Amino acid sequence: METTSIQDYLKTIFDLTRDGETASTTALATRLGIAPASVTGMVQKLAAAEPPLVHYRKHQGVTLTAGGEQAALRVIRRHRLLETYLVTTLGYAWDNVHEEACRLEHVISEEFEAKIAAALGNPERDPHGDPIPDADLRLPTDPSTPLSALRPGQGATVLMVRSDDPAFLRHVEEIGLLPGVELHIKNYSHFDQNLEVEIDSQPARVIGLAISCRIFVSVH
Amino acid sequence: METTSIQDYLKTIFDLTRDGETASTTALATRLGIAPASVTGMVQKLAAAEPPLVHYRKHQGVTLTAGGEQAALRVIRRHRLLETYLVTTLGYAWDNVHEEACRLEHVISEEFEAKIAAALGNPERDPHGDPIPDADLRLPTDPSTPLSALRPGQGATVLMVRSDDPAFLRHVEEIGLLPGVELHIKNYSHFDQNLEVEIDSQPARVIGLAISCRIFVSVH
DNA sequence: AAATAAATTTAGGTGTGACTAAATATTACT
DNA sequence: AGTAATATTTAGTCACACCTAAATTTATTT
Repeated sequence: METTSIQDYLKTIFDLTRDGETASTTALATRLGIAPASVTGMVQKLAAAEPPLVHYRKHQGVTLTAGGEQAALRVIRRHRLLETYLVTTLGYAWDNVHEEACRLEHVISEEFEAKIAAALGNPERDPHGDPIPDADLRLPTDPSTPLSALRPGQGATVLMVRSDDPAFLRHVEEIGLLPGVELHIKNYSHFDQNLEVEIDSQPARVIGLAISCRIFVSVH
Repeated sequence: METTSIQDYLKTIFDLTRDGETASTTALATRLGIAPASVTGMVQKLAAAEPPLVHYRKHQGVTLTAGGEQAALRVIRRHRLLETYLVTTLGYAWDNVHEEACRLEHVISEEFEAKIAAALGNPERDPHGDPIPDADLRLPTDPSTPLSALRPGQGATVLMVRSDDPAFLRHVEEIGLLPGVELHIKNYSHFDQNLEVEIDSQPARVIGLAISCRIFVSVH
């Protein structure tokens, strides 16, 4: 049975292995807010499941099997559709939808998923700009660059903001770095890795690495 | 902590004690699809909770405390708002919403509850005609009569259909006994307890007790 | 290369909410 | 009233998903 807990593991493993690396026990434990020993136990269970949901060798971290990835993508699709629905249709604030979506994603039916997808016109991105897997769980690979990689003279469009923290999201909103917004890099200090960024033709602002590494853009 | 399981017990006890009786272990076990021994265990836990959620004396069944009733009404409000939302806004069929609402009712936030209530204009009844507790959890007491209690010559308006079974609900819909519909009793056979009912000025139909005891009406 | 530090796993334990089987209390029947 | 039937409870187990503490493996220093 694919429990809420299992779905949370799969979703997190998907996220941690996006870069091609394996997901370590500690990284999973931190992200899930669970003791490392508990993660080992669950990971062994996922690897022993029939069909197996993860590849696992002791001390080597885990990756998703094809089946595990499908299951993860299903949950991710639901999560992102829910976030979109909450903002677009129910009038939630964008900084506030993550928690609600995290609870709903485990209980909605296939019908519910289809109904909200249709109501939204099969959106391709959620309010934070994350791509939404389509009904066949295909996830568009988009060539996005972290804002932190840009240098003076470059222009770009904000694609997504990678954070679930309401306070962080509110701050980003206040700065105006929302998906779709145009920006230009005015200056860069390689000592403190601050960027001076002109956002939406407003006066330039200084953006620290803690923010710029969580904003993904498409370079012009 | 008020778990999903506890909320299901409270909701069911509320339902079984609506007539002023106590809820028996067996009745709860049947309704919840759980072994009677398991019900005893849970009921003792609910009675020992601080504050207690049920009144319980061995072999005497249970009733809700004031606290238990509040908790039950909160879940019932969410359930009925959800059913209404699924039908009205997402286009679900009315026979199909119970199961989905049963899963969602345990995970939605206060904000979600408020948002859908507002979107629906604070409805007073769900698609089956059940009254929805208001935001302060007050449940209007409506003087409804089972259709089975009517006799020839009486006219009435359908108030609600008490069933969660999709097949039953589809049948009731086909007959046309939906909330709001007008009916007149043409005949009664007290051997088989069948009623001949003219529904919405259509040719009269024979309705058995299995159906008529689940339809509640307001008599003219 | 050995010693230390960090990450991971094993071992053993907990609470929740179910289960079955057996014991006991209540109710119904003759 | 006494017995049989039914309802309820007790006793003992189980799976799940977590925990802590201790042992082990891997990685990093010196």
